[in-house]
Amino acid sequence: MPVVLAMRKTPAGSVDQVDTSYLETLLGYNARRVSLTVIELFTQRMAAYDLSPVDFSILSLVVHNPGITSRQICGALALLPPNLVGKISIMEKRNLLARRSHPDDGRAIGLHLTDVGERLMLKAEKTATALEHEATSRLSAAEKKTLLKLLQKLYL
Amino acid sequence: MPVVLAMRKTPAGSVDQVDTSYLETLLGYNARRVSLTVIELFTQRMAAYDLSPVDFSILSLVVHNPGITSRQICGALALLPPNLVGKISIMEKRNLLARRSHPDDGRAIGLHLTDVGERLMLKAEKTATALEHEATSRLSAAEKKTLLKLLQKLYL
DNA sequence: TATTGTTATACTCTATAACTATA
DNA sequence: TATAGTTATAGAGTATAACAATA
Repeated sequence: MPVVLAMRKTPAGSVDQVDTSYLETLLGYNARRVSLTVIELFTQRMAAYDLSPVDFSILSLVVHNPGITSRQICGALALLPPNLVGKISIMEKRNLLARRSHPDDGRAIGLHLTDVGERLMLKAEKTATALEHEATSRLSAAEKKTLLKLLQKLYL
Repeated sequence: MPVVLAMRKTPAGSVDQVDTSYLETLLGYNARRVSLTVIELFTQRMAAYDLSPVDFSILSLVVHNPGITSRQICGALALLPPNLVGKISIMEKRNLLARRSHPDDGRAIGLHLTDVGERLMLKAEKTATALEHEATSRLSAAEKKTLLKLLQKLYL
């Protein structure tokens, strides 16, 4: 079988089909491509709640960690404190979350969801779970489990 | 075993250990975390050649696809044309790559590496391969192969 | 002296509209 | 009419320095 013909470049020095086989051996390239693909879908679906993927992550951390501080959110999501302030202010103005004084650290502020925020996140997390199934529809349940396990081995 | 105690939150409404277990079930979160981790390392190492990870990807595409056009690079790397122009100009000024008229499309410009660019990328791709082993040192060869295969199923 | 939250600000990345020259 | 490359520019994301209040 003339594999060379299938791979062949068109005329003199022009490229027919782009060969990305080298980049595909690099983890960073693959992780970035998947990240872009999934986050684009995530962005589309979360637009219904007027939440960016990062907004969703922040609120989700507050759901599962009532009283969490800005600093802790920054640590968990690899954000910088100055870049979190505005996002929290906006979500406070939207009445999605509330700041309460921290029980045993006067410098810190504990974050909590309002009832409105709770109801929004109940729906948003359902949407995220549905989207998750969609984005991984090409994988079996076992493959998805393996994928998450391997990814977590790399950063956790 | 009192698992509840290990999971327990400190005092009234404050958070001891942040619980990220829900986010860890989401592919987008995991892919982004790995992407950030690997790209940070990539950025550090490629600084020796004064190349960003994207610069490296662009030059690598030219290495393996001499005569490739801007448009084709944009498609392969999910970049927008206006954001590629400046990068190519800079690399042309650094004498890493050259623009030549496209053999059969007067609108297009074929990109080629200069000798300087060839020599740089020979070293840079070696660095990338080494870095790759480092970043995936927690995985066996079989696990890495599986990981890349699963990631590619999601975007290719 | 160190840390939390904050402001101000700069820098980079990403996105959109519009132009030109070729097809 | 459509496409390749380009310009200008706007917007989002990411970065550092410095300050007040508290530890």
